[in-house]
Amino acid sequence: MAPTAPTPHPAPAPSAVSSSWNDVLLLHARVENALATALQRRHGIGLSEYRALGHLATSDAGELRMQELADRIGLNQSSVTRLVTRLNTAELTYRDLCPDDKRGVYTVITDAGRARYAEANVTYEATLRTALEEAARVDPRLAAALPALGLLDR
Amino acid sequence: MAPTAPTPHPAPAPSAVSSSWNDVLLLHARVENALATALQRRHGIGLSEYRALGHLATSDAGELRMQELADRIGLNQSSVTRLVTRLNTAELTYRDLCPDDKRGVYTVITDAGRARYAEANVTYEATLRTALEEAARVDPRLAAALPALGLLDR
DNA sequence: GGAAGAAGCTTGCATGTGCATGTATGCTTT
DNA sequence: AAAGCATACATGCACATGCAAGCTTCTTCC
Repeated sequence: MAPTAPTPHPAPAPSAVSSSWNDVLLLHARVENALATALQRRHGIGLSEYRALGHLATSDAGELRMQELADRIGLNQSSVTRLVTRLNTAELTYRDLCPDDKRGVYTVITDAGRARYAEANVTYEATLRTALEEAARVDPRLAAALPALGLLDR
Repeated sequence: MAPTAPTPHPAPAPSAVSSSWNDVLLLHARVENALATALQRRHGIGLSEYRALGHLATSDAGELRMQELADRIGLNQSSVTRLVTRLNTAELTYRDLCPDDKRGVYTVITDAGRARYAEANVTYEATLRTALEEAARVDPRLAAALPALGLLDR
C-alpha cells in the first residue's frame, strides 16, 4: 500500500487540546455553513453582509467607521471596503464622510438595510439555535459548555 | 448626519444567542488567525494543510480518501483536490490509486510529511493553548466553558 | 509654519474556496 | 449483457479575503 519504508515515526497522537479543538472547528464549519446557506437563499445576503448590517443596526446613529466595522467582524480593513461596496450597491448602506476627520468614512445603514437585517435576523436566530441544540444533543460536552457561554438562553 | 428620515425602526436588539455567538465568532477568527500566521511563518504551511497532514498522520496506513479528508476537515471535495495537489507539490503526500475501486484515490502521507507535521504540531499546540488561555483570562464565560469541552486539559 | 511621520481608507494582485459541470468507474435492474 | 443511474474525483469559473503599496489627511516635532 505505502511504498515508503514501514513508517519510522510512531504516529504523533494529537493531544487533548488539539483533538478537542478539531471538534470545535468542525462544529464551527457546519454551523457557519448552515447560516450562510440559509441567509443567501432566503435573503440574498452573505454572512459578512449580515454581520455588518447587525453591527450597524445596533449602533448609535446606525453608522460606523470602516476600521471599527473591521474590528467587530474580524475582517481585514480592505475586505470591509469591498464588503461595504457590496452593501452600497444593494442600497442597504451608503458612505458618509466624517465631518471632523476628512480621512474617515462612515458607513450608514439605510431603512432598507434595517428592514433586511430584521428579516434576516429571524432566519439567523432560528438556524443558529437549531444547529446548536442539535449539536448539543449529539455531544454531551457541548451540552455542558454552551449554557456557560450564554448561548442557549431564551 | 443621516439624511434618511429619523429611523422608524427601533434598532432590533440582537438576542442573547446572537450576541454571545458574535463573541464566539470573534474569538474563533482571532485564534484561527494566530494559528494560520504561526504555521505559515514558522513552517511554510497553511491551516488546511496542517489539518490534512494531521488526519493523515494519525490514520491507519497514513492514507485517506479524498471525500474522507473533506469530511474531516469540513471542506468541499473540490477544495480538497487542490489542497492535496499543493501537498503533493511540497512532497508531503502523494496520490495512490485505490486497487479495488478505480474511482477512488488515496492520499498518502510521506515521511517528510510526517516530519513536517510533527514540527508544526508543536507550534500549533503551543499557539492554540496560549490563545485559549489568554481568551479565558479576559472572558469569564470562556473560563467556565473551555474545560467542559476538554480544551484546556494537559 | 514647514517637514516628516502616522492614520485611515482604497486598489492591485495572488490565493483559497464553493458551486456547477465533466469524466470515468462502479452498481443495479431487466 | 446492456442501459441507466450513482459514486468519486477533477476542472472551469466566480468571488471573498489578505497582504502590500498608494493616496489623502491629520499630527507632531523642530
